[in-house]
Amino acid sequence: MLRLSKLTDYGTVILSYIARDTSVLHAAQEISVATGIAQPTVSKILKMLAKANILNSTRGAKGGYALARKAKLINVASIISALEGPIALTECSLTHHDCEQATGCDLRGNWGLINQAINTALESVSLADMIIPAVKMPEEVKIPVASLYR
Amino acid sequence: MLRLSKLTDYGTVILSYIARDTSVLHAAQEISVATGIAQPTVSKILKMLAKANILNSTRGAKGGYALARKAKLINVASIISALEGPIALTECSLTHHDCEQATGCDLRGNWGLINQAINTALESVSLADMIIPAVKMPEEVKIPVASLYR
DNA sequence: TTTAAATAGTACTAGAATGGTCCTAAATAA
DNA sequence: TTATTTAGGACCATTCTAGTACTATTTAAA
Repeated sequence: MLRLSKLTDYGTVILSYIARDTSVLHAAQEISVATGIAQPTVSKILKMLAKANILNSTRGAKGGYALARKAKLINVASIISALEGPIALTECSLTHHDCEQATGCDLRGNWGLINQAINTALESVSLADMIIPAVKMPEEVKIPVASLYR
Repeated sequence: MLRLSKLTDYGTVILSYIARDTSVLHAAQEISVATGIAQPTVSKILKMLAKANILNSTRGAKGGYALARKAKLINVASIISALEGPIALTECSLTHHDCEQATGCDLRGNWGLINQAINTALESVSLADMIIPAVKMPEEVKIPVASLYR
């Protein structure tokens, strides 16, 4: 189904919540209440995002999380790879070694190009774009991949 | 990880094998030998592709499978959705009903657009494109996150 | 007519991945 | 010192995936 995990989905919800008020730190507890996502799950996601330097964390009482940089500089690709690892469609485009089938491996390069196109698409959408109530997307997102082959 | 299932990966290998010689029917057994994919698995994938009208099947002795149309008219998006269902990144972009979080649902529209962009990308690559031996990277394509190929 | 070669369809199982929870340690404000 | 809050794992239940097996049906050819 080419799907994102639920965690990533939650991640964008959480990030967009944080992005809405950048003047204060947001604690996991608070975010849980605001978003309706269970607290342990919220914590888990926040930790992952902090580890990926998308969020900055502050420990201790009155601690919490804040965006590590402006929402405009956080792109969807980085959010996805923070929460589910590298963005790649096929196993093989991750690990090039031991592709037993010659037939198959001709294709790998082309999967690679498709991966890149998708990656580029995801990189060109920022958290700031996500917050904007659903409207038009930046033009660059629509990439005619076939042109890559000519 | 935004990954495709192995079946889809196999699927492209199988389809590309079939596409290389369209003058004869190809039986599951033969394809299994040629590709090194276990025969029951090959059968399973062939059935799915036939059901999705990507392949035509012929029963009985000397039967087998053939492309339902020219390789150029079979796009990657249709292969993926044949083997793993509709292409959609988030659960919610498939089934819009009951999104409890208002916060979240602002985002849905934007995910939808991203989905569309990716879908467009996948639709613009045909099986014929996949067969072309991996072209070198065009200049315009910026190498994405290094982690992609770690 | 019989037999062998194929696909169709479905059911099943083992293993992996995912989602979610919980616990202990460390940091910090009051 | 205490309460609050993140850090980092460990853990489990459930779902999903990959792969296999079995039976029925179709068809070419002997």
